[in-house]
Amino acid sequence: MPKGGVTSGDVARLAGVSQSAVSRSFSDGASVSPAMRTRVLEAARQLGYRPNALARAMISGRSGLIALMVAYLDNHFYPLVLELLSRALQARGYQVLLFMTDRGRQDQVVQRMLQYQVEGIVMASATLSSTLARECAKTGTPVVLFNRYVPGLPASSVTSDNFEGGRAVAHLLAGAGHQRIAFIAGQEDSSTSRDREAGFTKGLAEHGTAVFARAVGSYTREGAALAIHTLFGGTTQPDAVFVANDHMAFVAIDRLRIQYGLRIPEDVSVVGYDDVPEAAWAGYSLTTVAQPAEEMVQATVTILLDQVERREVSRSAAVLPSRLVIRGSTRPAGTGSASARTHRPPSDATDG
Amino acid sequence: MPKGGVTSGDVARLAGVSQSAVSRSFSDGASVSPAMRTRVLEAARQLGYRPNALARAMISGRSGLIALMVAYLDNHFYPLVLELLSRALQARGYQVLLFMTDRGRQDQVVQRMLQYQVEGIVMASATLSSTLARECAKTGTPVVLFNRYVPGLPASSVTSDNFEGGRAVAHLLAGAGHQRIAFIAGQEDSSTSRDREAGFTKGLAEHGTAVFARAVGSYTREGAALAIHTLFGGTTQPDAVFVANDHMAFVAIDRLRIQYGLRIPEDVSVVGYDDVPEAAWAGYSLTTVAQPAEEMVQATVTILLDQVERREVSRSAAVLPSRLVIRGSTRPAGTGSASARTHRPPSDATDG
DNA sequence: GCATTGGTTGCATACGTTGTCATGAAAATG
DNA sequence: CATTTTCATGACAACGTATGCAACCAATGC
Repeated sequence: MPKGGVTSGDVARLAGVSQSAVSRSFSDGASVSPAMRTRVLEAARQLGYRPNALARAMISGRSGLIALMVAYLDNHFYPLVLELLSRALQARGYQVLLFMTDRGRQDQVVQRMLQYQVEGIVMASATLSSTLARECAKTGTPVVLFNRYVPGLPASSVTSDNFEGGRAVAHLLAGAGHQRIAFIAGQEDSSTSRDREAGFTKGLAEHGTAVFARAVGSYTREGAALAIHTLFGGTTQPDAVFVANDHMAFVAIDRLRIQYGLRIPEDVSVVGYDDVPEAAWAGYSLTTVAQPAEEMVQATVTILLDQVERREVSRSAAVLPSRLVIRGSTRPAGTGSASARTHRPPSDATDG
Repeated sequence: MPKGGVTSGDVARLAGVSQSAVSRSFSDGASVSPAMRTRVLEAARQLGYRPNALARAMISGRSGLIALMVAYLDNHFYPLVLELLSRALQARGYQVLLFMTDRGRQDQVVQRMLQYQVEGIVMASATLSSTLARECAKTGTPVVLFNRYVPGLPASSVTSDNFEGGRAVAHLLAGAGHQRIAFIAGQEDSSTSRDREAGFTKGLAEHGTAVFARAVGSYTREGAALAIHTLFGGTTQPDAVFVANDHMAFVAIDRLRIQYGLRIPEDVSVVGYDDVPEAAWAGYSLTTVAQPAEEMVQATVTILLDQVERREVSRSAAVLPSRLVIRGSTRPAGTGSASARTHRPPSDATDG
């Protein structure tokens, strides 16, 4: 009973063939006779042989490893993407090497990734120093930035149309007759937050209005709570809030209901971004902009593996259409002012 | 400008030393003079050298890879664990190889894991055929079952005390005077669901009562919705439901409120299990049993790496204490019958 | 029947590193 | 000063696989 270390040589000896033959029997396009292959496979089965992927990677230069760099999984959008991406890559014969990164130690993490000879890198991390991307490019490792865009970088990117999404929200809120429309930003240095805000501002301008108030939530729950306090702690409260992602929007709704006793959407409309699964839950019924996660993942895989398999890094930017999902957290269009509405418990809001 | 393929030999040539010296300069406990090391490191920096982890793994027999097998990430408990586990392993110098598994293709997945010479396996998958664990054990790869226990298997396991957790829920509900207490199970073949139910049944028995009705939700949202329909579609509705995890409990609350017009907790108390972050959200304020995720992860890492580093597989089972977290979805003790309570909008329920 | 072709097989080497061994120098001991 | 010990270093052999190359065999074409 060989204790785990059964090699192609062992199989070859048992089958009475050369080690090359064993190797060939396990590679797909190789020149092996059917007889040889079945004979080898039988011997392999008997010994419990499994090709050593590491040795294969070393000689062939193809590790089959894709590094996935993620900052945090609190925001449910990322687990969703992680699952989809992981399944898609597995289906195409690649393995996912997962790296959780803090804000600080990114360079260390990238060093480790490259040590493992990953063939490609997906960065779903919010921040990324440009030197790192350059270092990856230097080693010939393709990089795809997921849900983030950085102009001058030698890396591809996949995003949804954050600008248009923000603009659509502006039209929805302004069209519903809201007078004091506020915005809660995510991380100021993230392209998602900036683009959403830019589109939002543009959309409001098209309605002849502008953002009434603005605060920064940094994509965290704590930040969102603080932002709500900033916006609603004064004398004139907004009557609508566009929050840069769902993750913060849930906090916003909780705070507005509990701390400020406001009804949603009667007193204030709330809009999020991402359309994470919880947005459809009846307790929140959040109007939001859906990011096409499946399509974004598909695009990521296509772009990345194309570069991997052609062995040349290139730069492309995929921008996929986003879609406004209207639920119960926003006042319907043309409903007049908030105070004219009749009372209705917010938890009864139904999902569209 | 070497295009990525810079080896220890290249560094040696530049530094005018042997290749062995380079290798030694990069391993920790090796016998190298400080002068030699700085000289090598400088040459390495100049060339942008990075040791090839795959080659190192092959010769040393230590890949530094830990396989993490997860079934789905819908239930937010798992992303949380994934993040904690991943960070903990990274901190100890290991990399996480992520595998998403369907119900069917588990054997394929395990084959792939072993091909990559992973040093250890964490299975957070709900189901796992016993032959797989045996196969892993045969190769000398330690396996830790996370949040799941399978008696006859050559694998360690880490769980929380599901039995006691279920029992505590029984005491809470029976103690609050509930008359018709129902249970919604998870996957019938999962140890978590079975243990929680066993403890729950025991706890009710200790109060001289028993489960009023029971349905199976299979840990899915769809299953939970069906289960609620089964339990509440008849003439006599339960006045309390213990749901086998939070993920399903949220669905239960939504359905009870919308579809059956019931108030929580006035008309019916709902208890979940896991204490995922959403349970604390004001929209649900779910009473639940907290699984000690950090401690469970810590135990998993300790047990696994101990086996990895001592190079011998063993079997141990860690059972960590769980903790009842009482929020607003359950009626306080000694409140009398449900109909005696005054009306209060459920969304105003505050978090403790 | 002979030359040519096409397909199989084995041999030897390479991938980039670690670990073992021998060697030589320097330091410690009497 | 002679001898032992310690230490740093280089040469070389692995690890398990893929692959170019040459050799071989059978079959085909003329």
